[in-house]
Amino acid sequence: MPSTEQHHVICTVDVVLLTLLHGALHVALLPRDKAPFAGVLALPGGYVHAQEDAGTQASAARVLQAKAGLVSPYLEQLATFSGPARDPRGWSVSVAYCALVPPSVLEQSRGLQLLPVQNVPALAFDHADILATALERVRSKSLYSSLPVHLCAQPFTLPQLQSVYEAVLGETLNKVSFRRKMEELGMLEALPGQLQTGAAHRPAQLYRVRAAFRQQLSLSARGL
Amino acid sequence: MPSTEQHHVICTVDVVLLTLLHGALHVALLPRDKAPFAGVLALPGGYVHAQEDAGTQASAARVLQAKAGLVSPYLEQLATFSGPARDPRGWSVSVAYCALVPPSVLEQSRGLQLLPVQNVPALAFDHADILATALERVRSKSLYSSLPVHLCAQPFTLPQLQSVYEAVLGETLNKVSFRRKMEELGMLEALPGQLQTGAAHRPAQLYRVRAAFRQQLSLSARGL
DNA sequence: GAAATAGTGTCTATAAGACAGTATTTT
DNA sequence: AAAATACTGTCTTATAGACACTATTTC
Repeated sequence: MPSTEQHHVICTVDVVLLTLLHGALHVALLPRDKAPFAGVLALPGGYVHAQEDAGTQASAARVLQAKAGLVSPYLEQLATFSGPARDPRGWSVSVAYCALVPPSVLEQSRGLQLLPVQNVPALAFDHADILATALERVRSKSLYSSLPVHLCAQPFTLPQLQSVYEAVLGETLNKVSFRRKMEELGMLEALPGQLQTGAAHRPAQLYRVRAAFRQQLSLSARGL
Repeated sequence: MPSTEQHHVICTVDVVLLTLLHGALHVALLPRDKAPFAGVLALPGGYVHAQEDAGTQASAARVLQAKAGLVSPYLEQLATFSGPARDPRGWSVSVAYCALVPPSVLEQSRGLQLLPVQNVPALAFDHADILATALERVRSKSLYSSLPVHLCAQPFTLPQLQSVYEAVLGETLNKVSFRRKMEELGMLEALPGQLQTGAAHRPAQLYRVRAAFRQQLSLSARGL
């Protein structure tokens, strides 16, 4: 019964790969190299390989490695998009993932186009919907979690981290409250004696994410 | 290429159907009527029907109607579960949905077993994982949204709604704060002159959900 | 020392919770 | 009238934000 035509479904993954450049969120896109939508920009994606993938998360990681040449430490399932019309080849399911990386990780990537999320042209398939869902998720999670730390190359200073939050949320934050919250989240540790020098002002303390929080978010009960 | 064996994936949906009975969350389960896992309790689920379904959300609604004989006003995508081992028939993807209904909706259902979520036996496939994910999602969303109203038959009183929140969250809530929050969410409207009478005490005002919030949650910036 | 930004102390404003009082029903 | 619970007023406590002050660097 699973092999009857009635149940045949195209099964793919797509990855919304986000980073922060010049204070603005950018998404990584690739021009498609074949039909459908040949030449049109699309999210990195591909078929699930039932022979080799341990799950769709593994498919997404494999696709990122194959198409962008990178490994994203943070890769989270976003949502699943489906229907008869989203892919002209037939009824399809795409499990979408969201990856957040600091800009440094993208340096080894090849062929990716990084476009500011406010200014993305028409995309293949329903990738504009997938991108919109990812942005909404990232912004809403940034209101009460440590998610934006994944956009920051380590080590970083608190002012740097605050400006990352501000870029993602699109609003300025209160410095005292921000520092209180970061303290309270308990996921950062100061690197003793390591300061960011070189600027014409008091140097800032450098921090890194504690090991226990590298794979998992820290959530705040009350936001920020 | 999509039809090569390499890409063949079994595509299903499963629904975590939750309701509140005797002050405790219960999940609706069905004994499987054929292999694999014949006779074992499982979430209502089934194949995606590419010929008839407009998307996996429609598949989930169709499965609920077919297997439980009901239409759930609230049906939200939960997450997608996948891998080579979760279904003995082969590499599979299941898009899981979460439905919340008041107990009254389940009266017309046939054959469903409603079990308290703290006391569920071994389930077929990876349905225990799916259920755990659903419970975590429902509890976390209940902290800052109007989600639990879907468990309440309308119209309801504020003390009834508060006890629904308390049952889902597993903690008692401050009455004054709860009422302030419900006021602030702006999703309820009092039914003028309609009070819940019959009890040996002051009757409570009856409320219903405003039309604008029947399909969509109301979110609070600061929780509760 | 001037400029710039880091970091902190403290006051104010807002939101959450505690508590007690009043209101309205049944028995 | 007693009991029970609905509802509300108000005080206290906790949290968030504003603001100003000190600290430390480069030029």
